[in-house]
Amino acid sequence: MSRWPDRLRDMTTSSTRNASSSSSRSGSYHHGDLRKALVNEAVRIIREEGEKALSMRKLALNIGVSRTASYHYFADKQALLCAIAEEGFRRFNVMLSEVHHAGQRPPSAKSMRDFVAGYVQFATEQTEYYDLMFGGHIWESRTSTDSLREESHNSFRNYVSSVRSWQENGLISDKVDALRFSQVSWSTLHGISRLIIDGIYVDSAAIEPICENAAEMFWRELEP
Amino acid sequence: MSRWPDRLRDMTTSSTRNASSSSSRSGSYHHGDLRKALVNEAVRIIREEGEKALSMRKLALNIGVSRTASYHYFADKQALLCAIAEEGFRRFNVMLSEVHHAGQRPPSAKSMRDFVAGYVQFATEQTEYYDLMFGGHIWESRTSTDSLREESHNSFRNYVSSVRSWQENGLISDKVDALRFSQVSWSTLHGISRLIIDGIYVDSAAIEPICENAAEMFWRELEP
DNA sequence: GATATTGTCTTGACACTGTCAAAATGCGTA
DNA sequence: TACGCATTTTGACAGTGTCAAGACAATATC
Repeated sequence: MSRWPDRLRDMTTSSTRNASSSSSRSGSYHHGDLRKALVNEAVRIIREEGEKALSMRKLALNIGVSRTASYHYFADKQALLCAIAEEGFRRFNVMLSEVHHAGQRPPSAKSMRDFVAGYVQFATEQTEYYDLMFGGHIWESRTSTDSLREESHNSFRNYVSSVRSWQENGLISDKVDALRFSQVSWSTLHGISRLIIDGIYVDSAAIEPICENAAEMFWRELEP
Repeated sequence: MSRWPDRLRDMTTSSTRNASSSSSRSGSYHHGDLRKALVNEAVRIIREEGEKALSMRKLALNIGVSRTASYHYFADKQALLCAIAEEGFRRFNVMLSEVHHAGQRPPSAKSMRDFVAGYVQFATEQTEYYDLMFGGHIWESRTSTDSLREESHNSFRNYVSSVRSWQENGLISDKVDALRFSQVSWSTLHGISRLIIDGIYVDSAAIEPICENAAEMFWRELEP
């Protein structure tokens, strides 16, 4: 049924405790953990109603707090979105390292196919996060938090070192420059993901073969 | 200085005649060609101030016409954006066929490198159009015009047939499926473009080698 | 326990946005 | 001249992000 290995499923479930409906501490003036509640509800809105449907006012009102309460935790809407993106990168890194550790040692061709599948699955199933993580809004130089930049650089660094390890194990020709290879292949994954997410590649039956072809084209040389 | 062949430069200059400053027909009530003026000014705003800075009101007021005048030509903001995207695809197709016809016959490896360069150049220099052409907003099923869909399908069809011709000339192995190859390589170009546009790949000196590596990785087999 | 300080949230306000409905204006034609 | 039509305007409504002041609660200090 599903295109994806089961291992990669269900990163969707929220990781928060019972936390903080608007009446949790029964009528207390202060909200239990407003910051977390804001992020959670924002993610929920984006996932279920689309990013466009997220407004600071509706968000606050949904939680049961007044219009501008959020501004005590986030300087502006952008800052909220950055926080979500950061959380996205954290989940993304978790997924990557799971894929990495679940593969056989030494890494095989399957490791790389799993990576492709994992990436595209994350992008297309956790769109709430992926859109923000790689959306342009957040990357205009000074709007993005330092911690966000760091978390994202980690992602890419990890990937480059994966590539190096594939190279050391003879899965990728060691003639190619690891950095360039990483940039180009990452671009491919990002491109596939975006074209699917944005509804340009619509035939969902084609997704799997596209992914397989991508893996094959990049790592063709490994099959003799 | 520039990364790009001169042939590909200067598609930026507007293709409209002297047309229609707000006082062109000296005080006439009707605007000469409001529809065109709207599109032009919208493109200008997006290019110079960013898509976010485009509002229907400011747009109309800039042109010297009142807030809602635009709604006589465009059902809503979305429709305006679709019109721009469509124009973008038209320019894009022109660029593609220029690249195609400028190459040697029969097509060589250089043809393909030119295609990569042309694509990424278009995307990064005519961002006003590219963002709309491949932005998600426009592709949610019923917001996109039929003519837009057609113009865009043309682009892709042309590309697939380029790939086929490269295949016939032995530039690409004829073992690979032309459609899949097109989808994946298009994804790569789109991915590279987006990562540059969105400011994630920031080192502009790296762009050229990235493009070259992309071309090389996809069409590796042609060099013996 | 009373008081001051700080962190948290609310109210009011402003300048914007997209878009609808109805009215006004100009132009070509009968 | 008057009619009809395409074009543009005015008025209005609901919604947005965000700032500045104030109101309230919890905590620290005396």
